[in-house]
Amino acid sequence: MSADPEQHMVLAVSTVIFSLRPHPDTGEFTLWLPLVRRIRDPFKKRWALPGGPLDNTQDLAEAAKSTMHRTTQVQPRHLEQLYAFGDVDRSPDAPERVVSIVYWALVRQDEDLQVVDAENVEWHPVEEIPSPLAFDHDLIIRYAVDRLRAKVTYSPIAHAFLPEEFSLADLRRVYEAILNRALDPSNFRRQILSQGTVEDTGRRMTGTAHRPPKLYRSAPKSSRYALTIEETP
Amino acid sequence: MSADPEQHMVLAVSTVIFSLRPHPDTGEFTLWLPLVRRIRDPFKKRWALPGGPLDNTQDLAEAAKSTMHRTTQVQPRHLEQLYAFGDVDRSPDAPERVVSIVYWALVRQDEDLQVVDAENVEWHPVEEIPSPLAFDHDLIIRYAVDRLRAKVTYSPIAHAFLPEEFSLADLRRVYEAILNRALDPSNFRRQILSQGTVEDTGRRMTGTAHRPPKLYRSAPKSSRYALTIEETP
DNA sequence: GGACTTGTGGTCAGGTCAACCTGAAGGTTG
DNA sequence: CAACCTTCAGGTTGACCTGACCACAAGTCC
Repeated sequence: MSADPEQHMVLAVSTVIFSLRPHPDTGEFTLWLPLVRRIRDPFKKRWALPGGPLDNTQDLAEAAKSTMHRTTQVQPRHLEQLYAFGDVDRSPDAPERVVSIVYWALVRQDEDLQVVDAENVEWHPVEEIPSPLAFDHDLIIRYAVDRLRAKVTYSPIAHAFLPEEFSLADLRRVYEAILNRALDPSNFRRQILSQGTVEDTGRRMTGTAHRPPKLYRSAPKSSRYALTIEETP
Repeated sequence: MSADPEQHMVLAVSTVIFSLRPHPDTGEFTLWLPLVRRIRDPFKKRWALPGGPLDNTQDLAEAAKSTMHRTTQVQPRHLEQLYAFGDVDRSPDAPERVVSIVYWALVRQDEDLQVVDAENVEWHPVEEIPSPLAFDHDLIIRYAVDRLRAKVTYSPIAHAFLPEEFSLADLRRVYEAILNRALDPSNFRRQILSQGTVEDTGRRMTGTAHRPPKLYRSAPKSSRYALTIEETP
C-alpha cells in the first residue's frame, strides 16, 4: 500500500493515442492505440500507456506531446486533457505515490502509416487490449474511449483522423469506427453539411470503381465555443 | 518567471464551490462562491479560490472535500473534477511551480445558510468577483461556470442545490439562476417529468399565497452512464 | 366575493432526426 | 456494347422534441 506520509510523490503524464486502422482480420476500421511494455517493477513486463514524469520546465500539454513523440514518433492532431488520476492506492507496490495527468490525442491516418514499431512499443486494436495493463490503465482507456465516443457526436474532432482532403464517405467510416455502428449515408451527409465544418474543394476523387465522390476539407474553425482550454496543435 | 529546472514543484488542489442565494439588491437568485484573501506573497491581499497542497495520504477528491470544509464549513453535495492547470508560467513570482487540480462542487441551499463567514473568507455573487484574483483563478472560475451551465442541461445535477423536498418551481428557479434566463414553467415541467429524475412525494407545500405546489424529491439514480469517474458524496 | 398569483395541464406550429426512396455517375462483366 | 453493380447525391415522410401560447385550478389577500 501507499499511505506512508513520508513517501515521495511523483507527478506524471500519461497519454492515450488514438489512431484508425483496418483490422488485420476483418478489414473493418477500428481504433488502435500504442502500448509500452514495462521493463521494470512495479508491473514489470505488463503493457502500459506511454507516459513519463513531468518535466519542471514544460507545460502539461507540452509534456504530453513530447511523450507521445518520443515513444511513437507521431505528431498528435487533436490533443486534450482527459482527467487527473490520483487515488492513493492506484499504484500498489510502487515505491512512490503517482498522480497522473492523462491526455488523449488523435493522430492522422496517413501520418500514422510511417510509424515503425519500436522495441517494446506495440499498437493494439482497442477491443483487443492485452489486459490487465499496468496500474489503472485499463480504466483510463475505457474512460478515454467513452469520452471520444461522446465528443465525436457534438464536436467535429473526427476530421483529425483524416488527411487534408477526404470524401464524406471517408468521414462517415471514421464515425462508424468510433461509434461502432453503421450510419445512414444520406442522413450523415445532411448532418455534416448542415453543421458547416467541412467545405467543398470543388474536386472529386478519381479512380473509384463507382461514381466519384466530391472531396472536402475541414473548414477553418470559427470560434464556436466561448471558452476552451483544449489544445489542438 | 518559473522555468528554473532546479525549482521545486508543488501539487495543489483548488476548489470552486457554487452556492445559490438571492442577490442582496435585486432578490434574484444567483450563483455565489467563496473566496479566500491571501495573507502572503505571491498575490498577497488578493482574493483566491480555496485550496491547499495535496496531502500524500489523501485521494484527490478527499483533499478537495477537506479543503472545502476547512475553509467554509460546507459539505459539498456534488463534487467533480474540473481540470488540471499546470502551465509553467501560471504562478509568476511564486518561489515554486504549482500544478493545481481543480474540483468544483455544489452545496445545498439550506446547509449553506448555517455558514458564518470566517475571517478572510467571503462569499461573492459570481458576476461580481473582485477581479483580478490571484494566479489564474479568474480563468478557472469562468471555466467552471461554463461547465456548470453545460452540464445542467444534460444532467440532473441542479437537484444538488435543493433540500430533500422541493417544488418544480424551486427547481426551475435553480435552472434559471444557473442559465441566467427565464424558462417557461409549463415546458420546464414537461421536460423534467419526462426525464424521470424526480419523483412525487404525494405531499404539497403549505402556507403559500397561491395554489400549493406538489413536492418532489430527486429520484434514486439509475445507472444512466456506463462509466463515471465523478464522485458525488 | 372578487382580484390576484402561481401551479398544472393541454394545444399548436416549427424544427430535427431516422428510415426509406429515387436518380446520377462512374466502373465491371458477359 | 449493353446490362448491371456499386456508391454518391439528394428528396420525402412520419415520429418525436421544443418553444410559444392558452385555459383552468387552487390557494391567499383585500
